Amino acid sequence: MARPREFDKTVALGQAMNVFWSRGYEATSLCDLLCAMELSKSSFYDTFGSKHQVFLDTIEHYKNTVTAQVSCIAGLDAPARKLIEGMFEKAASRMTEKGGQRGCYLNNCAVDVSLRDPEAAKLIHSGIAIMENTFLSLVERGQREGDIAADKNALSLARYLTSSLNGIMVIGKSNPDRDVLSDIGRTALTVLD
Amino acid sequence: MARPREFDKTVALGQAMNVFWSRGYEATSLCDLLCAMELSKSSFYDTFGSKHQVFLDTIEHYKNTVTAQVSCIAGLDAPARKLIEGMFEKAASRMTEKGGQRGCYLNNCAVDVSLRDPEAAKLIHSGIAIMENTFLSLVERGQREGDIAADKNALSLARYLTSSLNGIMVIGKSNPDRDVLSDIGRTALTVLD
DNA sequence: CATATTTTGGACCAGTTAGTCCATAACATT
DNA sequence: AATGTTATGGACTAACTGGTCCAAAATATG
Repeated sequence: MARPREFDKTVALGQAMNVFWSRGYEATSLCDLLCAMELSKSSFYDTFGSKHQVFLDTIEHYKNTVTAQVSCIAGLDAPARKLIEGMFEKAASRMTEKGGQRGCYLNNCAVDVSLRDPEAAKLIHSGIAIMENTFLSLVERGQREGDIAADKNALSLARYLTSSLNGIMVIGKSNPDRDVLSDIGRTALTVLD
Repeated sequence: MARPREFDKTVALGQAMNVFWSRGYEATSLCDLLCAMELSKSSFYDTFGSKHQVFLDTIEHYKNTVTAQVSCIAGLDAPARKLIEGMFEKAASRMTEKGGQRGCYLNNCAVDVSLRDPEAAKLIHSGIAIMENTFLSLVERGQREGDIAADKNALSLARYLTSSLNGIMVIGKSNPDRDVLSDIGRTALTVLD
């Protein structure tokens, strides 16, 4: 019956990502995916090949959407330090919203899968690298703007910020307390002084 | 045949923990567990009840062994700050050892399961609290010893350190590079200055 | 040696897993 | 309206899931 509605592969991938994001790879059944993607089993295998392939595709999809979106922040017209602070504050508050406790997709995938799935691990790593680069350009700008200690190594700070943000989201998983999380964030950012 | 060797429930739990630690909850099959625990299916269900119960038991087991062991560090006769630095350095180096890339069990479980398993989430949270308390007493001692900024809130620092350590281990999952990880650790600890 | 206890292997269960395949049905094009 | 394309539902695998059960075997105790 030739696709009843116009079919958007990207949208379907987004739905698949959401399921993996909430449940993890192993805990997600094919059935869960088909429901979320509003796809028949036949079309699923026809279009995407396999569960594992879809999984890899969702990581790529994440890089193309969420991560890319985050890296846009670096271009915004505001003091870099303020942007960084905003990112940490937003992470803390999102962890306490209804659907937000899922944390960071790359983070989850890294923990869930990277030991057993080198192919995925590679994609995850490259996603995290984008994050790191975003922080790097923000740090360098912040140093030029005078809001971030200029004597500190920018790359070290960028890596540190990436790690810190992940840490906050892990803690938020078992303790989604906004005050605690944003306190951690504020403490973390004193490194920039 | 009445237990061929003396049977140690604690040892078996440790083996189960190792499997869950490496593979995660869903990806671990009953078969994996039976192999690791060197137990027959019948004995397994007789002694432990269910896969899920064993899982909960392993989290408790982790608290009684690893976490408890870590909290012993707080009592060692060395400057508190040095002990903290040692913990971060050790975490970084362990992530790059052969079997060490598993990271922190509580961390993994939190990401893997805490959204779908409130019972586990509670145990995980209490385990992380032990970690936090260890850091708290170390920070307070460090402040008394003059190695940690005394004007900063000790609880905030303790939470921050817990979060940071977790962050490092998440990063290590997809990028087990010792230099990078220990650089992040060193950067993180400048907060204590 | 006999008895009571305990652990075991293996048969068995019902449900689920990811994945294949094809005849049918729905659409788009001519 | 006829044709060609394309997606679909559903039947079908074969393997595996966690879990139950029991008769047999091995031990410990008497």
